[in-house]
Amino acid sequence: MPPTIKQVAERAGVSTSTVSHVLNGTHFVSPPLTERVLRAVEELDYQLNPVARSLAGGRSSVIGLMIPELAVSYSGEILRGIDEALANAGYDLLLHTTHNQRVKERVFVHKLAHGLTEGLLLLLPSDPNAYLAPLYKKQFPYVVIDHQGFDDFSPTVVSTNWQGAFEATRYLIELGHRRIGFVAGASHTSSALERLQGYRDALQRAGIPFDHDLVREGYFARPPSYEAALHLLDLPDPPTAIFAANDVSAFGVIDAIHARGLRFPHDVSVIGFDDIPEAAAARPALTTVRQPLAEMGRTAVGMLLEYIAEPERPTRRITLDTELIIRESCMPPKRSV
Amino acid sequence: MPPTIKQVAERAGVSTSTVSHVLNGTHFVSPPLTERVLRAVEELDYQLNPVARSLAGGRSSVIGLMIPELAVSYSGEILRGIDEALANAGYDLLLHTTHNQRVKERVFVHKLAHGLTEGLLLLLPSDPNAYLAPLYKKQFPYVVIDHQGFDDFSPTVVSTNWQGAFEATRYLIELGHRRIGFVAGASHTSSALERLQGYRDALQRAGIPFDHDLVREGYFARPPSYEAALHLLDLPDPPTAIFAANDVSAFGVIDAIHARGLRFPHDVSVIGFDDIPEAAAARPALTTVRQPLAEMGRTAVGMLLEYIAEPERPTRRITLDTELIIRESCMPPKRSV
DNA sequence: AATGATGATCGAAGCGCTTCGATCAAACTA
DNA sequence: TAGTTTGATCGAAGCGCTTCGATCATCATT
Repeated sequence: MPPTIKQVAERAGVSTSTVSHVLNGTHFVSPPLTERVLRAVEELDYQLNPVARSLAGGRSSVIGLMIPELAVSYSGEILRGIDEALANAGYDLLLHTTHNQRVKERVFVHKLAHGLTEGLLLLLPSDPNAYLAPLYKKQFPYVVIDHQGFDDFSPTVVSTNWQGAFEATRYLIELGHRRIGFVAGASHTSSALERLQGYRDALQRAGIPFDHDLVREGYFARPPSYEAALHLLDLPDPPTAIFAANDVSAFGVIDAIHARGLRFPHDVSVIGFDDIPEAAAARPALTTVRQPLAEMGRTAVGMLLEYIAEPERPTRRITLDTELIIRESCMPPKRSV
Repeated sequence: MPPTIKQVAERAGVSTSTVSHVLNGTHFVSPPLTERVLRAVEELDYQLNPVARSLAGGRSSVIGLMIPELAVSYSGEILRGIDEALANAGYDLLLHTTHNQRVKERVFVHKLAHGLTEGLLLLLPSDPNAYLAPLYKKQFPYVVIDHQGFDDFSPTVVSTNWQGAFEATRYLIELGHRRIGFVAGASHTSSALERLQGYRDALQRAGIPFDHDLVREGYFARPPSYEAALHLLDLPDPPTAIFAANDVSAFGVIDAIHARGLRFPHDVSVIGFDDIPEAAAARPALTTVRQPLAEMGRTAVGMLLEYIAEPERPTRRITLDTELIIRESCMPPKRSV
């Protein structure tokens, strides 16, 4: 059995409260006693029990992260940023994957908000209205990553989705494309909506009429995006370029291009969104809009730590810039219009 | 404030111990009382506090995972398998990344083994002797993933590294290669050693003398593997194929091939190990030895759960099969010998 | 009918810690 | 010198739960 605070106290000849105070810096303790306590801690190789600590109302040094799915590079990159920042701050990470099941969100938040964790990070929550307001009211620290627009009190970190989509589309237009398909994301997320809007606005700005037939939902996933792209490619007047709402979708689109016996990128250009590691690894490498994923994770941790230190701090919302990364998957259309 | 067991007890008109018993099934409680307790739980939307539960000696429903680094797909894949299996079993995951710093391992294990977690999963521990024996002695449940050979009591799950390397090398030989380079992994891991041995044994079996110059360490990472491959390629009698100890190294090797102005895979074939997602996404797609990474994670969780249920259970060591995945990165040598 | 056995329920202790109020000695004031 | 303030240290309560032993009906036994 590991040593307890009581044993440390005995060995140092002081009370447990004194030990607690020196360990937490909660109260001034005279140098000689401090010294004795520290020595006892050293000798016993004592470590505070985080569970007891947390029950008694102290810091647990763990923060909770709720994530929809681990299987995607997108989450992985954000997770990396979070992990890095948390490690620097001496926190551990309690990870909960909802596997895209809404029900699990409530349970998780409920369970952790008054238990082990000092704060919560919510990545792409799909049903936030169900539980965020109470958290906020209790001043329980939390930060939402990559979702916005469902309330106006939650601290969030997001990226410039509209801007990124606008620039991607404009780039395609500048290459000479006029028929540009769009494989949209899951429409219950604000990022999907914003990207669609960026696409439409860029079209409009260039005087290209919006064609409803050129937009299909791909739900941010490869198989449905493959299907969506097939549909687009089979149109009487098919697109010469396709903008996919994220990189994973872009790969589905590329699959479809190959499946139709077309040459990529010569016959159809493709542009993605996110810049996950696979985008750079693919050949031809994928042109895409980079979201600073790891940076978003780091930023969210920074904010969360601020809220933990000072729960009544006013809500902040941080927006990070996206960036067009030009690689090899886009060319001018073969037969320029 | 969320409801406590006491409030549930009051509302149901029973003692807290009765509530605890019905919630945990630790003791028979008559149907009418059970019914009342359950209704009170329902009405209050009560959830057991995992912290208090764990302090008092009950289940915390969290297991700890120690992982060297999150930045690599290899870890990500294993993590996926773990996460999936854990979710099915109703456990949460406390993640701790050591960022390859040995010191952190001891601290983490020390901290978690007698606190919050019911069991530990250790991925690629680098300094296990320092803390595993005490854990074992205390019958604290843990499972080591992808490392072996440092003791003979720890439960482990590994894959057939030797076999995979042997087959990869044999495949290259069958294609006609005789000069086969090897970019080795970090030599303090048993998997690196086993793969090297598989390579040597396949060579020997084919009657090809082992050439020390054809082996360079790449430490499982891209930049050093790039350097290693450069060195190999600059040899007076350079290899016509290079076997990299993992996929990340293989990408470093490919970088080097391009850097030397050679055509890939026409001039130099490359084969990797692991089959991370990027291997399939790359073009030409990477031929590699698949380790069932997610499956290893799942298996480890399964074992851990068994140990949690029955700590005195004898040590098991599970070995999962690797598999050669032939894709596009290997061809017969240009000038067959 | 009285005693013993059986078994559901309860009360209380305790898990390891934090924290509030009490204590007691030293230092200061008049 | 007596009275007051100051501040370091301690004791004890309590966080929400589990679990052990005690209790008190109920039922079987003779």
